[in-house]
Amino acid sequence: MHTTESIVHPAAEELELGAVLHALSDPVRLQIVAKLAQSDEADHTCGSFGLPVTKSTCTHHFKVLREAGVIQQRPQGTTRLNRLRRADLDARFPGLLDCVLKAAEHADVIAVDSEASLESVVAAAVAPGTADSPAVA
Amino acid sequence: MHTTESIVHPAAEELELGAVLHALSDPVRLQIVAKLAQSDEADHTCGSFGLPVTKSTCTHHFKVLREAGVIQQRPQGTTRLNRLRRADLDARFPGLLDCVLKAAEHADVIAVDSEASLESVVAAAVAPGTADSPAVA
DNA sequence: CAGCTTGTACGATGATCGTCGTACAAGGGT
DNA sequence: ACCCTTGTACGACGATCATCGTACAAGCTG
Repeated sequence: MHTTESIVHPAAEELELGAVLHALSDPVRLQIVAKLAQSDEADHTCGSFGLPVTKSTCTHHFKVLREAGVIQQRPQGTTRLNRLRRADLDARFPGLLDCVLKAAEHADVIAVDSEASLESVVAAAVAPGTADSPAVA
Repeated sequence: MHTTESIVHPAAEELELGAVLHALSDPVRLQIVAKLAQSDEADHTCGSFGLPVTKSTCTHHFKVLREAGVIQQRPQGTTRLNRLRRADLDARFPGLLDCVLKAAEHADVIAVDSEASLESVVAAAVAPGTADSPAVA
């Protein structure tokens, strides 16, 4: 893409609690983080989440997560590989990520998530070639 | 006050993660929660925090915390006694409150807090009888 | 009772947020 | 070379938010 340098990430010691909590308080972003945490180590492209929003909104949410220091983005080809900054988060806010994730599992995030990805799979099967559209459209 | 019944509180099982995270993502509210957690068991009136905002804003923040299920409010005389719903929070989101509070200590909340209360003390000493005014006014 | 204190209710206002559409850039296929 | 896929940038729109001022209610206390 056309960002002159690499992508801006906050330093590990500069992570702000308020920003992280705010980033995690949105259902879509929580969904992203949950999925990212499910299979750690592996890299996920932005499009590999079955998010019920458009590309623009997707970019926005990933930006919020990145600028809060929750995720790390690394460009590769036309895509961006996303990874959870688990070590940095654990160092600065010990235990926070884990209990938020555990709380998210107990609650609704995973349910919504599996629903969404199921729907997106169906949609892809019905209309192959439609890469966009907010899950149900 | 003129609320017909007692004050509305969400049930312990109905606490929503998003709402709690959002409630905790504001610096003023985090300050409230931090102070409330410092001396648990004791009740704090809304005015006993050295908050850098007006009464109206104060009411608003306490309402947000209450409706998110973070605090419990009990009317007594002309005031309201606030208490942290630690048990309910711990039951629904185990560990969350503790690590947020610990992270808040490490960060800035306590510093801002002591500063603010210091200022309010000075202000009170200089102009006794001025109960309102956002810390510096 | 009159006044003071504590907090609520009800706008109003400016800022931020989540969402979208359109246009565009960059890289990988054929 | 051409398109297609992936993602960004920018502008717009409605909703929510944090803040405030003013007015008022409820309970103490002189």
